[in-house]
Amino acid sequence: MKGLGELERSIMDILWAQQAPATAREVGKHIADRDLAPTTVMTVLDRLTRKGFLHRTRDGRAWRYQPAASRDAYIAELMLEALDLTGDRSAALTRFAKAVSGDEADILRKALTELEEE
Amino acid sequence: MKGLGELERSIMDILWAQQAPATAREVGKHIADRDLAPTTVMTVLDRLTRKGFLHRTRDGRAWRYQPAASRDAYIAELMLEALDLTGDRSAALTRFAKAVSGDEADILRKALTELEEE
DNA sequence: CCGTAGTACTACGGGTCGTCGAGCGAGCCT
DNA sequence: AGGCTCGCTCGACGACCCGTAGTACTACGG
Repeated sequence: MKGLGELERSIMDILWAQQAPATAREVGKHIADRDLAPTTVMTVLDRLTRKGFLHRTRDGRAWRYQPAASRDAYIAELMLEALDLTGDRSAALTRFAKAVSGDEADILRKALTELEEE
Repeated sequence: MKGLGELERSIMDILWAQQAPATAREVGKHIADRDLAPTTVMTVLDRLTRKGFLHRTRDGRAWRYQPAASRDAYIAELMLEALDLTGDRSAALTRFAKAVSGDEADILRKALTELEEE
């Protein structure tokens, strides 16, 4: 899949936090603190689209961008990708399970239990 | 932490598969198929050391390299890092749990159960 | 004293990412 | 109609990472 850069991720975060598709200008508003040129935002939006992380639809002259997948799906994908790097998935998974915090272990247990019941 | 490149990972794989610390020459033997210059191997070994993935100790004129951490620990770390990228760890974890295969879910359950018993 | 093994240092070329500028087309105001 | 503004597309540059390797120095074996 490939990881994202720092700015790319910030922008994805904005889109993920948004309920509706946003224009470049709107995205720019949300990172006004970084004082970027408008074209910078557009370029990144464009690259993200090209990489398949965003979909876009026309809205007058402008594009409206929206995430192609949920953040959770993206994160889960990254985690699976990390897991693919090892020869011994079982060992890595065990290690991972033992590395998460107690609360998170509970969350995992719950999800796995639900999975079993279906 | 930072991810590794393709060759860097191959070399880490070799060191991880090794029980004892190895020299650059020995590592080179294990990737003879790639036909790399000896200095290439040394350079990568050097970079990995600088990045903290390897430790090295003298052996005569040569260095002996060994992984600073186990592969499992590395993978688990990568997975946790991915998890850190989200605001909603719980949702991402749930998603992840439901994305792994059945066998892997079993492995996770087992690890989590053991964790509980301790 | 010479060859060889092994090191350190430097470097180049390709790829990605942050960052923009220049230029272009479509409307809108007057 | 003429110009202004908005948003887009394209191309680019500098930094940094990684694969790859050459060169130059050093220390031991014969």
